[in-house]
Amino acid sequence: MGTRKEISELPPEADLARADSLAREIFSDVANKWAFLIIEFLGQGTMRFGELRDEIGGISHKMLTQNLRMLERNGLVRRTVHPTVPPRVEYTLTEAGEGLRLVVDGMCGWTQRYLGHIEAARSRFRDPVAG
Amino acid sequence: MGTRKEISELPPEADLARADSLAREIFSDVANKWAFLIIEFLGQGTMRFGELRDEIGGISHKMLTQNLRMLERNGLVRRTVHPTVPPRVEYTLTEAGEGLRLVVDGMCGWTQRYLGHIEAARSRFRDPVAG
DNA sequence: CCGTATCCTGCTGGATACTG
DNA sequence: CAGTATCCAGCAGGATACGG
Repeated sequence: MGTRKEISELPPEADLARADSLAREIFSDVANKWAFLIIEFLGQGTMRFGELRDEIGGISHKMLTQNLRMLERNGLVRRTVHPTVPPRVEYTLTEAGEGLRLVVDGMCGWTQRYLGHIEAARSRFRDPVAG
Repeated sequence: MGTRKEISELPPEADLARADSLAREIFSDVANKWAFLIIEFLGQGTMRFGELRDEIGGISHKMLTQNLRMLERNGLVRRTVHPTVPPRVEYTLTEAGEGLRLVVDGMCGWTQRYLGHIEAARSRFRDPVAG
């Protein structure tokens, strides 16, 4: 075997290679902007439906419900209903959800770090001469 | 620069709070499954259009083109055209792209680690009694 | 081989209204 | 307050064709 790395472990994308694999399916489910925003804001702590809606901003009732159900189905978010009037429903990250939160935090950091690069690239793309 | 105080005490999602902020816009652009898959597979090294298409699998010509343009526009991917016949077009991650790759690698690792949790959660969701 | 354009279908996702 | 359902405009995204 080669001299490239000491350990010939599988590359990180190994399980994404087959489009019909479970890993690929989960990846495709979760890697969308609403899911990421929900995970990120829920990272602040347990929140009610309306609170979360307000925190995120710009998300419709329908999209929030739909994505929360998807995240619940995949065990990233736990839903707790308090049988009061009016009802109080709280959402919390599970352990898996907290794990994903670290990834999303990483993406937030990345956005911060490369904001300048990206803006520059955008103007270069609009006007290839000036760059 | 001098002794600037660390601003890292702000929560990671601070810049995502306003739905119309630049950070939020970039975040929303890039956090989608095709972009992530492209970044991840391009992490293996420079690739031609067709190669990348084959590696990813299950992506249409149109989606690949469209997302590659978006990533190029944001400076995550560099496009090199070799003026031969037939043409040879190669795509490479930029520094910013490599930075994002680390995040996506993190997500691949997360998927691996919680695959079992997620499968369990799914069956629990289908049949709340049995678990 | 790669890019762009066009067509067309089905799904996304917003707005609204009603229920408990 | 939260969930679900309905309606429907608009875009996503696949298939195809042609040009460089």
